[in-house]
Parts: sequence; structure tokens; C-alpha cells
Amino acid sequence: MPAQTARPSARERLLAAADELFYREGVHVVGIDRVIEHAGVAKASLYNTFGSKDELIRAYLEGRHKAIEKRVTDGLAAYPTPREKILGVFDIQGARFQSPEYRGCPFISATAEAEPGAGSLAAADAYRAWVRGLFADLARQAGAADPEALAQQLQIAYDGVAVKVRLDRDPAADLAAGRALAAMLLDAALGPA
Amino acid sequence: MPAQTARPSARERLLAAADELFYREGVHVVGIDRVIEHAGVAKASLYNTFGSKDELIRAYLEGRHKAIEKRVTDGLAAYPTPREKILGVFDIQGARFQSPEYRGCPFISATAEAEPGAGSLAAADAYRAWVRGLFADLARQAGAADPEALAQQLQIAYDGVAVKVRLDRDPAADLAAGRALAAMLLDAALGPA
DNA sequence: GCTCGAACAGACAGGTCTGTCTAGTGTTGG
DNA sequence: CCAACACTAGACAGACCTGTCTGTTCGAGC
Repeated sequence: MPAQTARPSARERLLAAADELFYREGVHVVGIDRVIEHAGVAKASLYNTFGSKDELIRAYLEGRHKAIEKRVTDGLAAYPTPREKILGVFDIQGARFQSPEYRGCPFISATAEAEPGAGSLAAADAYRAWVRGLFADLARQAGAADPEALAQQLQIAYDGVAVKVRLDRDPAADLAAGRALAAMLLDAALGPA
Repeated sequence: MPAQTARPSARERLLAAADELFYREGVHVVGIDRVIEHAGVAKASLYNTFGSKDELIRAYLEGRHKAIEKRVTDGLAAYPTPREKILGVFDIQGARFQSPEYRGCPFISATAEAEPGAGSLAAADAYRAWVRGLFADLARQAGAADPEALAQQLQIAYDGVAVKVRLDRDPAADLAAGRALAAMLLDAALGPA
């Protein structure tokens, strides 16, 4: 039988629409009505599926988290050493930053004006813990004296590049600066390559 | 005659209220009505003075820019060498990041979901150009081979720390990591102190 | 055939948003 | 005294917001 090309479920269409609109324009700016119109879904379906806009935002960020995690994890397989893997994170993510559709880190943007209990904050916590853990694991494998401290510094560089690319709009130069910064960190922490 | 303690003008009261509310809760979340109520000013006065909410946001960010510029410039006078001044920027700003009222960089937050022509973007451009110029001048005075490139890297660290303190809520550790990152950059670019 | 659940369209409630407008008040300088 | 001016209070327009509700359609399993 031929491949089923069934219409995606309401949940999937909602997430796809939310991903596109929330990322491009912002979670505060885009209203529920625009999401359901773009998804071709009834409003009741959204509220049956997610319960609230806050939960839809959380699910949108969780999807971003999973996608980034997969992209980075898959991409890192091609890098042989822990040290190169760390720089690889900057290269893999940097490739996305070059796109004209890049609008900055979705977690930084979505949490910028979040109120205390918002779902976006929980999603950002989980994402940031993953990034930090990835850097710390790689730093440990690379033989860093203090892997946690190195991971914190790498995350500062990682966040800083995302902000800089969004606001200064010179991706090539900003990415080069970020990669050089990370390389310098590794030289200092592990000895020159 | 005794010092005049005249009531501040409507403009000043509006800016003070905007500064407090916009920074604490966010420029999208806080509406005009709350600003004028907090300022004790009529709505017509706001629109006579600023013309639009966008312009009020721009003026709020301009005030933040001036305040930071003054605080940093004044503070740097106490640091003897260009190299120490660069680290001094992190210390001076870092002191603010420790406050429980710290909500992250106001420019990063206000521009997070700004639409293309927004005043917040213009204000952020001006602010970021100043930061970059300050770092570049100091790097030049310190004898860096490529002051502009060093300034870009310092700005990545500067932005990264602001994001990390806001989202990871461990100011002391994050600031230490940021300062160490900056010191490492200087060691690499200028030779060890 | 029939039932039942999932999704549909869309009205509605109740509130908030920005921005405009009218009308009144108080102060200040000529 | 009075004209100019800055400000105040608050109604209003028109749009948009989240979230709820009613009723309909459609397809799949029994």
C-alpha cells in the first residue's frame, strides 16, 4: 500500500503553527486566534489539547529543546575528540544563526517578560540544564580540571553569541568571535591544542 | 531661600514610573494605564509629552543607557590601567547584577519581541555601539593587536553574563565565571598580566 | 446502520490594550 | 485682569486578548 499521507493531528498542526509564529514574532505578540487560524484548527481543540496558552508556549519551547538536542547530538558524532565536540556545538548551532530567519535564542526571547510561574521559565530551566550538562560532560572527558566551571563559561559564550547575532546582525563576524572565544577558553583550561 | 522641592514635571514622573514598571515587569506586559496611574499623571499628558508608547519605551531605554554610561564612566576612574578598566566594567556592572531587583539587561529584554521598526531597537543599537566602543577604546589603549575583535568577544561575555544571571539565578557564581572569562580573554590577547 | 468521539465553525463574555477627545482646573507672566 | 499654558479626570472608540460554550460534521469501530 502507498505511504499514508494522513493529515497531521490537531496537536501536531497546532505545535507547527505555534513554532513558526511564536518564534518569528514572539509569544506575547502572537495571539491564540492567529495560531489556530494558521494551524487550521478550532479554538476548542486547542483548549482541549493544551488547556491554556501558557501550556502551548511550554510545549512549543519543549519542541525547540528536543529539536536542538537532536541536531546537536547527531552533529557531534562527526567530531572525534571531546575538545572538538565542544567547538562543534558552536559550529552546529552557528550554522543556524546564519539563517536570515534566525531571531535569537527562543528561550531567551520567550522568557524575557515572563511572569514568575510561567511555563516558559520551566522550559528554559530544562533547556539550560541540558546545555550546561553537555558542556560539563565534554569538559570532563577532555580532562578539564574544573569541568563545571568551564561549562559555566562556555554557556556564557553560547548565550552571548545568540544575543549578539540577534541584535547586531553580523552573523559571520559574531560567530567567528564566539568560536574564537570558546577556543581560547579551551586553550586556557586544557592547554593549547 | 530654601531649596525648591517642587513636584517633578509630568515628564519626569512618567519616566520614573516607566523605568520602574517597564524594567520590573516588561514593556509588553505593562500597559499605559498602569504607567500613568503609578506616575499620577493624566493620559493626555503622556500623549502630549511622548506621542506614543513606543516613544516612551525608547525614552525609558535612553535613560537606562545614560545611567549605565554614567555609572560605568564614573566607576572606571578608580581603575589605573586600561586592562584593569576592562575588568572594571564587569565588576561595576556585576555589582548591579547581584541585586535581587536585577531582571537582566533591559535592552535584551525590551527588544526580545520587538517588531522591526520599534524604538527599542534603535535604543538598543545606540547602547550596544557605546559598549562596543568603550571596550574597543580600552583594548586599543591596552595595546591589543586587534582591538575591534577583542571588543566583540568582550561584548559576548558581557551579554552572556547578563543572560545567565537572569535565567540561572546564581549571581555570585555567574559573575565569577564572567570575570574569569574576561580575564582569560585579556591574557590571551595581551599576554598574562 | 449506528453510535460515539474528535474535530469543526463561530458566537460570546469579560477584560485589556492604545490612542483620542472633551471639559475643567490651576498657575504664571504680561 | 486675563490670556496662555500645562495639567487633570475620565469617557470613549475600536481593536484585540484569553477562555468558554453551543451546535455541527465526519469517520471509524461495532
